[in-house]
This record gives sequence, C-alpha cells and structure tokens, in this order.
Amino acid sequence: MATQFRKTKSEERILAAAAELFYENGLRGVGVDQVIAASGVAKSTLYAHFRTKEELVAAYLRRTDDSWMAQLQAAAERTGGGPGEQLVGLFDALTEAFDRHGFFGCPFVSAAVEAELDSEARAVTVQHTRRRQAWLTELSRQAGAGAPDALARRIGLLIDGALASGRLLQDRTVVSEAKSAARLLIAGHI
Amino acid sequence: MATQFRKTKSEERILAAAAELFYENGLRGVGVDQVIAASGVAKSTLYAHFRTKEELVAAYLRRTDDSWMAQLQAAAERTGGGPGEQLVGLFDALTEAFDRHGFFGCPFVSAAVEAELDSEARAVTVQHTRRRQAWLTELSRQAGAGAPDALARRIGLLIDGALASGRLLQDRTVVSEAKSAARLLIAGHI
DNA sequence: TTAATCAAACAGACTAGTTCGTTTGATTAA
DNA sequence: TTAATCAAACGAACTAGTCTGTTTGATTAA
Repeated sequence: MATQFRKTKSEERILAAAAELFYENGLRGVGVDQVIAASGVAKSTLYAHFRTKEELVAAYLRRTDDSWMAQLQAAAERTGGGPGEQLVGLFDALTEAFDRHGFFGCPFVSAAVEAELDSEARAVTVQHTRRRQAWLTELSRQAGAGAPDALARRIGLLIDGALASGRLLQDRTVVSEAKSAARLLIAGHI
Repeated sequence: MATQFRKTKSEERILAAAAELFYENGLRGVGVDQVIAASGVAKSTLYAHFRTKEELVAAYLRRTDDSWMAQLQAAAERTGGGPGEQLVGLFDALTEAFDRHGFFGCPFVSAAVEAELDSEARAVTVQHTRRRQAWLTELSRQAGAGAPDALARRIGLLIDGALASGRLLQDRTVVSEAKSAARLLIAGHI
C-alpha cells in the first residue's frame, strides 16, 4: 500500500538518523530535536511512530541487534571454512565496523552505560548478549571444543575487548591482535 | 591547620560521593544536585571547590586513574613473582573491583561514551590508557616478550574485554577466563 | 476524501550555575 | 577570659537554558 510505503519511509529515515546519532553521541547525548533535524521529519511525525524517546531508543537497539549479528555471521560465513575457522573470521566484522563507522565501540556497552537498569534498552542489550553467546557457543560446540561455553565466553571477551580497546586507543590494529588471540584460544580448546 | 582540614574534608566528601554516583549511573546520568545531596554539602560549597560540573568530572576521573593503576599494580606485585607472573596476577584487581563495586565496567570506557570529544574528561581517559599501556609494555619487555608492545595491547584487550563482558553478562567468571587467556598469550610471546 | 505529514508554538519538568545573607568554629589580641 | 575577626560552609531562592512530549491547523499525495 502506498500509505504504508510512505509511513515506512518516514520511520526508516528516523531510524537511520537515530542510529548514526545514538551510536556516535550516546543515547543521552542526542535529543529528539537532533533526530528530527537529521531525518528531515516533523516532530509530530516522529511521535506518531514512536510514543517516547525510550521507545525510539529500544527500536534502534533492536535493529542494531539484528544488523550486528548479521554482520558477525556474514563475516564468519565468508571464510567458507568450518566452525573453527568461522570463530576466527567473525573478527573481520569488527575491522569493517571500525572502517565504516569509526571507533565508537560496542553500541550495547554504550547502552549499558546510559540506560536505566529497568529500561527496555537494557532488556534489548541483555537479549543481544545472550543471542551472541548462544551463537558462539553453538559454533564452539561444532568446532569440537571441550568446553563450548567457556570458549564462547572467551571469544565474546575478545570481541568486547577489541571494541573497547579500539575505542580507547582509536586504533584498529587491536582487531588483528584479538583475531590471533582467538586462534590461540581455539587451538587450546580443541 | 584546622581550616585546611575542614576544606579538605568537604572536597573529599564531594569527590567520594561523585565517584560512586558517576561510576554507577554515568556522567550524564548524575546531576549536581544528586552529588550535593549524597555528600551532604551545600551547592555553593561544591562550586567553591569545582568551577563547573565538567571540572568535577575531570577530578573524579583523575582520581580514578590513580586508584585504578594502583589497584592493578598492587594485584600484580602481590603475586611476588616476576614480570610474567605479574601480567597474570593483575587480573585479580578486576575480580576485586567486581566484588566491591558491582558490574559497572570500565569507568574510562563509560567516560568515553558520555564525554564530548574535546572535553577534559576525554583527555584524562586518553592519558589513563597511555599510562596503563606503558606499564603493561614495560612488564612485557621485562618478561622477555619478543614484541612487548603487541603483548601489552593483548593484555589490555583482555582487561577491557573482561570489564565489558562482565558488565554485559553480569558475571565475574569472565575474569578467570581472561586470566587463563592471558597465561596462554604470554606463553606464546616468550 | 483521507491518511500522513508538515511547521510552529507551547507546557512542564529538569539542569547548571549564581547570588546573598546566615551560621559555625577556630584564631587572635586585649 | 573575652571580644573581634576570619575562612569555610550553609540554605534557599533565582536565572537561564535545555529537554521531552503535546497540540493546532495547514499541506500534501493517493
């Protein structure tokens, strides 16, 4: 439907603008007025699509959850190798993220810093972390790791560390160090 | 002098309250009014000691820089071992931090999320990161690492990762995983 | 026509920072 | 001992600006 299309287009623009602004400036660092200015949408339109700022934030994080998982999985599958190789290849997604968006760290760590403990944003953050760990655990299991859960936590730790260190040092070479560290850890687990 | 003592005590109380509040709720999440309420100090007193909120934030971060480095070094030296052993032992400081303050991650990563790019807070964050890396590089060199700088970055990556993952998962077992990962990486570097 | 969008003004809550007159308690000098 | 002095802190009101969210009434496009 055309109205649907138009509605979707506005919502899409809002979310695209919100994603960039929230990621670069933090949740509390971006006002609704900035989002409407960047998306070229009227304030009333934004509030027609999202009842509150918090709902917009949650929508942004849900979308980031999906796209972030997709990027990790795409990088993993691009290796064309087995699960062990994929656990290493996923780190390429971090380099890509650094190159595309700059050194702004992990959006979920940022959200955890800024969102209230009982907020929906926090719930999405928890959900994303579980989702990621479930996937890493499954890959570890398929790779034949003795303790898939422990290996998954270690890989997750390297991902979070690379994003955090990358932000602090403003330097993407940490990713290749995380990658080779991952290789070593995987070898130690199989 | 008694007047000196009194002044110091107020400033001290302000900083102690600010440290807890900022660490748990983020920089932007804490208002000046909360700090004065928690420290039991008048607003005018706070502004007699710190010209702006930003100056208070910077003071909090400088103090955190010092205490955080001291905690890492204390944990390292407590091993009573050589540099290689110290690079592993420092991770005990993370467990202690988790136990003492909860899972609030790295205060400098949080600051990097919330502070403006040109703020003094950001400058203190950069300074802390350099200081930490310099120390880790020196320990790596003493341990006889082939590439002390690379090993230092990997250890730093594990520290940041443990703090970030610990926050996301609300779980301190990541620290022992970071620790054993560190052992493996150090062995690979010597 | 009808649903979506627009611009613009607005209310209400909150925040940083200021001001000013008052209180406290220690030091100093007669 | 007692009275004057002083630095530090206090409380409370106030300014000025920002932020979220609402409302209104006109405009656009199928």
